[in-house]
Amino acid sequence: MSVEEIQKVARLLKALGEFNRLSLVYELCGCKAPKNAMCLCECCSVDASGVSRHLKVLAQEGIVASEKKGREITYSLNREEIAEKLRALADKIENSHE
Amino acid sequence: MSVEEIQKVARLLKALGEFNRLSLVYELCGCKAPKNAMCLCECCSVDASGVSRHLKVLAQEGIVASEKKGREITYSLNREEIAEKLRALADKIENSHE
DNA sequence: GACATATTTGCGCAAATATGCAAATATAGT
DNA sequence: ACTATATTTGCATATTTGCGCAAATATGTC
Repeated sequence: MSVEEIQKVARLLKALGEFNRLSLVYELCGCKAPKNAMCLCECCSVDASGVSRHLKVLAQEGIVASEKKGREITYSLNREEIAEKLRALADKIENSHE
Repeated sequence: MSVEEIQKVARLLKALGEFNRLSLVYELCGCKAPKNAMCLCECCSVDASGVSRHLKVLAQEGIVASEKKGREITYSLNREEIAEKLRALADKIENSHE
């Protein structure tokens, strides 16, 4: 496993491993329709600027997708991609002992 | 999902989401026999005290198990537990939209 | 007991991070 | 053009975190 690959996985896990960000992910998790930041702000103990920054981190790691709709931006989870990456890690951890 | 549950998952992901700690996990991943900290030190760009601290974090989150053997302590991955938690998260992310 | 090896811990430091507030920006509606 | 709403960004700050070094601790060997 290359350093770059490890760094990539570490960045994903770090992005998910912060309480307020993970709260945002769980919030998005439960809803079918995308939500905007104001709405997400309520599930999370930070103000709008904080939510904006957290969503930026999540977007950079490909955890959420954003779509601009007029003056608001709606966010949704990239469910399959994240699930796949987490399962790949789970498989590696469980099955890599030769 | 309760705050405590989210915090618990966040702590697990945070523990895994640091480059040197994840490197240790991958190193342990590939070997069947448990390794001690001195040995693990080589795969990781930190000194023994750093490895000790990282292993402590991993142990606190139940990621590694330790066994004291004389003056050395050997570490091994709790493979099934971690894999199960990661898959549970993957399932939730993938399937929780009602 | 003296010494070597393995690990932990205290300390200080530098970098990263999360946060709130206020200002800036963008855009919709009037 | 003015106003309201949504989001981002700059700044300051407080906290956390990772790190190395040296000292302390634990244990095996002679």
